[in-house]
Amino acid sequence: MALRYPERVASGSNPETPTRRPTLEMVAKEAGVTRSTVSRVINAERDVSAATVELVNQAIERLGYVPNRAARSLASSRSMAVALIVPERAEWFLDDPHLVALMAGASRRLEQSEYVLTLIAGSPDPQGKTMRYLSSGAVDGGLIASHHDQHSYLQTLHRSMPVVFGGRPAAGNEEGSHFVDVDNAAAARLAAEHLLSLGRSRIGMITGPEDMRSVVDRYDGWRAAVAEAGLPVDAVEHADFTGAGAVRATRRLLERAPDLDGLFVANDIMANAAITVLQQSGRAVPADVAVVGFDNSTAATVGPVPLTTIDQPSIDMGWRMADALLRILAGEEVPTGITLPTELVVRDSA
Amino acid sequence: MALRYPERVASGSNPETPTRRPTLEMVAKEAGVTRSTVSRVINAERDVSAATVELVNQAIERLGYVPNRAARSLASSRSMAVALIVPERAEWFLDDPHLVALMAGASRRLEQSEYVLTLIAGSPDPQGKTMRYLSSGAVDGGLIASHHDQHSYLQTLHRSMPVVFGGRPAAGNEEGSHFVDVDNAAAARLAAEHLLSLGRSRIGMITGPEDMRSVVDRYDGWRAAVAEAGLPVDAVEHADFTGAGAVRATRRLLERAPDLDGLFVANDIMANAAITVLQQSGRAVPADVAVVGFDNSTAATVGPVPLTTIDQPSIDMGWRMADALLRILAGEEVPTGITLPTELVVRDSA
DNA sequence: CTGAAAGCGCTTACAG
DNA sequence: CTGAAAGCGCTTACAG
Repeated sequence: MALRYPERVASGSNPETPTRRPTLEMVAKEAGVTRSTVSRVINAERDVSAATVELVNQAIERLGYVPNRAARSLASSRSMAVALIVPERAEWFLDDPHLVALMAGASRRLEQSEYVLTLIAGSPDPQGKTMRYLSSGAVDGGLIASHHDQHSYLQTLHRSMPVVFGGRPAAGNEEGSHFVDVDNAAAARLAAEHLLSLGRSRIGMITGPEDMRSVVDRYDGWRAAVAEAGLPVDAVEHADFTGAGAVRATRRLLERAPDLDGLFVANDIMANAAITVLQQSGRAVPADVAVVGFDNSTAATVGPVPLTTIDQPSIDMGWRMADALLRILAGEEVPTGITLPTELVVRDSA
Repeated sequence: MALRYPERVASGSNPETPTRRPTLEMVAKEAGVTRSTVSRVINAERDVSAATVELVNQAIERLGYVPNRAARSLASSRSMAVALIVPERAEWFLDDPHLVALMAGASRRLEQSEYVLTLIAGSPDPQGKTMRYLSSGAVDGGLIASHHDQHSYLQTLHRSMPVVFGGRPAAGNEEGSHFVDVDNAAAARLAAEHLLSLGRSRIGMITGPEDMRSVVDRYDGWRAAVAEAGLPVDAVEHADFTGAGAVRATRRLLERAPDLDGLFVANDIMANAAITVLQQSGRAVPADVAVVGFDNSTAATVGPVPLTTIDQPSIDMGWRMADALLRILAGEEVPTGITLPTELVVRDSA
């Protein structure tokens, strides 16, 4: 048998004496108590005398003991891990700072807990590895980011374990699902009204994939505000939240609505791309076309024109998602939906 | 006792009959064989008759059996998980597409394996949760991204489990450490030589944190090329790989070297920020100052000027890191260092 | 090719 | 406040 790493020889030590991780048993012996007692100390249960706690802790220290996660998990049927599920191909991250921010926020919250984060990226095959993993008891709960409506199988997940969605789940599957979201419709209305207040009268929108709830909500909010102002709402193009997609969408839009003077774009990355296309077509931003983005991500300040955009507290959303999940796992009552505020951040583009 | 989730009542089923995950035992009974045999089938060992395999697989199917990870891990002393360790505060991700790309690449490689990815972000306290986690047997190996030299404790990690670094580890600790890297010095030389070939004669550099090996290598490469051309190498400022930091660094640089006509910046994000500052100071890019970035990340095409930059195959690096680790875990011999090629991508900024 | 048995390292009622 | 014992759900030599 090939030597397995955990039993590997520590460098410099006797090759005949493989290092072995200390166990509960060894700590118990060292401290002169039973395994039960050591276990209680480790799990910070009360009802252990201060003297014993001290004794055990010293033994733990002396041996450099760290509890074995697998054994703990097996005995307690809790894994102390949660999954961050991103049902997109992993490269998607590169084009979506919002997703990265969700992850960063969740990670930050989890750091302060005993739980660890398992990253599940890639478009999941409902029958495949991902779903099997999630059913294997490997995680105690899930955080789901950027789900599309067709990923409805993800929504059955909350029957087997607690789950918190980033963004409201698709309509019709909402019972029992927890989520953290912003009011996308209201935020989009804010953006549209800002463009209207600037006197713009031919206002377009570049939106995202139609199967995402947040996308639909942003469109609805934009549309309502523009329609209420008595203006046409036909200057709309769909894109995929990437810069490349937005370049194409903006070109299509300009062909159909060359008189465009205001534009709301569903995220900052796409807004930057749109501005570049507008400039290439000889239009100045914001003089000829005023542009409002969405996210207030790092992209908002590194593009061709500093973006006026909707600030979405993405990091905080991730933090709240993890926080809600931890509370649920701790048995607390948690409100089903948490809606975080957005605000308009005015820079140069509108 | 509060009802635990895994034992929760399936919606619609009899409240008196909590659903319980099927076990190996149950599959064995269902198939009319022993646990040993089922285990062999699951682990795809040979030496099981085709008929038995069929029988067992049907039972697994019928019961919807998924092996319990914790039990498996405990019995086999392998967790089938690897850690991606990012020794930075989690928000760092937001400013570093390279890091995100490493993660995406690693995630993609791991998807095709039986292993899962645990994300460990946050500046690690050597005594703290992270190191305890890594010693708990919870992961079989580690991928370490963006390590600074002072994180030398991470380098002791490879004594207890296989580890692959993204970027060469600090000098003096290299024995036995696997890594995937690009030749940063050669790449930086490429950038400097491009600026020289453009006839630039006052070439500066904005570099990153001095405690990172890749940063030092990039500086060395730039310096060597510029010095060989007989030009001064004093126009250098350090920054922190963020846009905000680069803004300050560029301002400092312009005060000291107002005659700057060429600039090499250690990543694209900072290059975009530098260009903005240059433009604000009345300098045209590339006419007055030619700028070369590093990474060829998504930032390269969304900034104020499309960047001429060094293409670093970040996604591929992540993929290779994971691939190397998987091979090591499979017992294969893997070269200690893997160096990936870079190339100059010429756009508008230089 | 398959089975019986021990064991992985913990937690958890149950006693006392 | 502490111990003895069973059990969590697998894998792994060892026999045959």
